[in-house]
Amino acid sequence: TVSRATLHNEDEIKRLGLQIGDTVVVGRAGDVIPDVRTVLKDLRTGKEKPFHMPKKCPVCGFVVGRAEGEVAYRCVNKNCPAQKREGLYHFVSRKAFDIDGLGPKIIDALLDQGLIQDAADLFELQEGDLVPLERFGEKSAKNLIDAIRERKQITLSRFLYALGILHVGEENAHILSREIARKNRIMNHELRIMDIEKIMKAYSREDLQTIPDIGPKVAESIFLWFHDKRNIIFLEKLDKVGIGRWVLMCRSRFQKRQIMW
DNA sequence: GCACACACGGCTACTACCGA
DNA sequence: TCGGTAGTAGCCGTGTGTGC
Repeated sequence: TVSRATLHNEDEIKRLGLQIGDTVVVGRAGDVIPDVRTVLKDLRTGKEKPFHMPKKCPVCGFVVGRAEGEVAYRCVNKNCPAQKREGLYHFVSRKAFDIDGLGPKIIDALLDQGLIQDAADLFELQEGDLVPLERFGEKSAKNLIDAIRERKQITLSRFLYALGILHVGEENAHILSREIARKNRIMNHELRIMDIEKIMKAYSREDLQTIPDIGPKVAESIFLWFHDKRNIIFLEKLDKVGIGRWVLMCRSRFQKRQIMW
């Protein structure tokens, strides 16, 4: 049973001629993905209203904008609480830090209770901080703290993916991690987050585009991320709580070594 | 022990990006 | 310009832990 179908694409809404209050035909695209197929204009009552994309972010009130050539509208406020929240969901997600037992609801509770401000704060939580939360017993608290501690050391590509850089998903994160490893040729030397910052800051937009599979859009996105002061402060905070510390190793003919990306 | 809440995993389509 | 592919998003069934 499909209970809801969402449509975020303004162009698609215009193409369908969809208005608020319309009756629509919903299909199943594939197995479960709900798909708005057509609008039943014959069933209109006259009470329908045209849809307009909000001009302001419903959470922080800042202007929302649409980049040229893109479908998505984004809030321009880099400190938007909703973006921060979504960034945290992404940070702990499966392909990123993969923190077992930490989902959106618990993140919401931690943020709402002021127990965390950003992802780095997660690593300083104690069991006692969690027990007062609703539906959080001692076992849950212990499991979650253990899960967070276990994930202090993750692969470099997972770490880069977790940062939530626009257009940098699992694959591009892997490409970047290989590039960082290539730049940092000193084997068995501990690589810290701040080393990564230095390496990435040294790249110009053009340099980034020379990396295979990295085009202008992705390069621009990576460049801007590593030149944003807020992101650098976040990296410093992650470094302080002990995230990272990668040792780049290679597989040589004589020694069987593990590759840490 | 049961009902409930939440997280996870798997699936698929659409959109955007990249390289040839 | 086009084909291949990565990134993103939402749904549902299932498993786990909590509170009563």
